[in-house]
Amino acid sequence: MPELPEVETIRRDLDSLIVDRKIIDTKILLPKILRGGVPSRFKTRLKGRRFIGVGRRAKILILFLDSGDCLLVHLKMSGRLVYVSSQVPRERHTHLYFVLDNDYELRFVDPRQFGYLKLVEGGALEDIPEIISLGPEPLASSFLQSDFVRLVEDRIKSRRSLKSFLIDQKFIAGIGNIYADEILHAAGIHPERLLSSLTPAELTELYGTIKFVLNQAIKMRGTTFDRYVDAKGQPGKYLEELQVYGRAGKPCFRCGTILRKERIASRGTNFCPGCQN
DNA sequence: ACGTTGTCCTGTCTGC
DNA sequence: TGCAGACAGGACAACG
Repeated sequence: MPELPEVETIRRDLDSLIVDRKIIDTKILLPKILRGGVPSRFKTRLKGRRFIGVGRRAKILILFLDSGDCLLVHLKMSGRLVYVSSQVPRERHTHLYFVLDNDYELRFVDPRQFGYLKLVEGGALEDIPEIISLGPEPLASSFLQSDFVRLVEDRIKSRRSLKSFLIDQKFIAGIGNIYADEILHAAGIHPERLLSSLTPAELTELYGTIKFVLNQAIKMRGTTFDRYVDAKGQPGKYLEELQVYGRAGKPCFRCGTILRKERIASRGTNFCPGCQN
């Protein structure tokens, strides 16, 4: 379940690994993972093109090509984008791979088949449906505390829980289930609290905590809880830093209370009934 | 209009 | 031991 920190880790890796590499060929083993557009056009549009940069918006990777086209890659829950030597046998659930000009391949692997690739032919990123509806990037320097406060205050009448708010990409982009739970625990706020109930002090705390937790996770190269790996096939180390996610039934590191897991906003939600109020 | 639920999919875990 | 069923969840459609 790659979220912002995992996708950002892959972005940074790929930016040094595939930029200037030329696509010799594209092998499509499971056509349905291509969103919008037929496989034959996808292949011809990419053949002979070079990667010129790698970007990210929310959990979406953006591979820029020298043709002016770009490739969106969403890993959803179980997707992986790995850069490996062509000599390495392709693992199960490899649905697509690019043959590069240096005897390496960029492979898209996704057991659950929820992820997708989408070729965007020219045009501006802001016009892409997948991107147009996204809220602000929480780590952008332009995302100020006042922006966050306004985001919440605009929905002050909302009956929405904080958990549901944090994982909704149209409010803040890039936070998923793991980091929503970690952020709320770090801020000491109960996931079922309503937006309207937050005090100014709690808003300040939450704003800072969002940035802090995501930045820490990037430093540790993300969380490998299920099978996430970076572009070189290496796991992330933030798993050891997790305070609540996957720890239900164990004592809270902060207050010793036994952690709980409940279904909140249709998601398994881990929290501490002792120190999250 | 808004918030919740169902759907896609496979690997892994639980319980009979 | 074996197998059925539950569960995991990102994002979008459909529903109430």
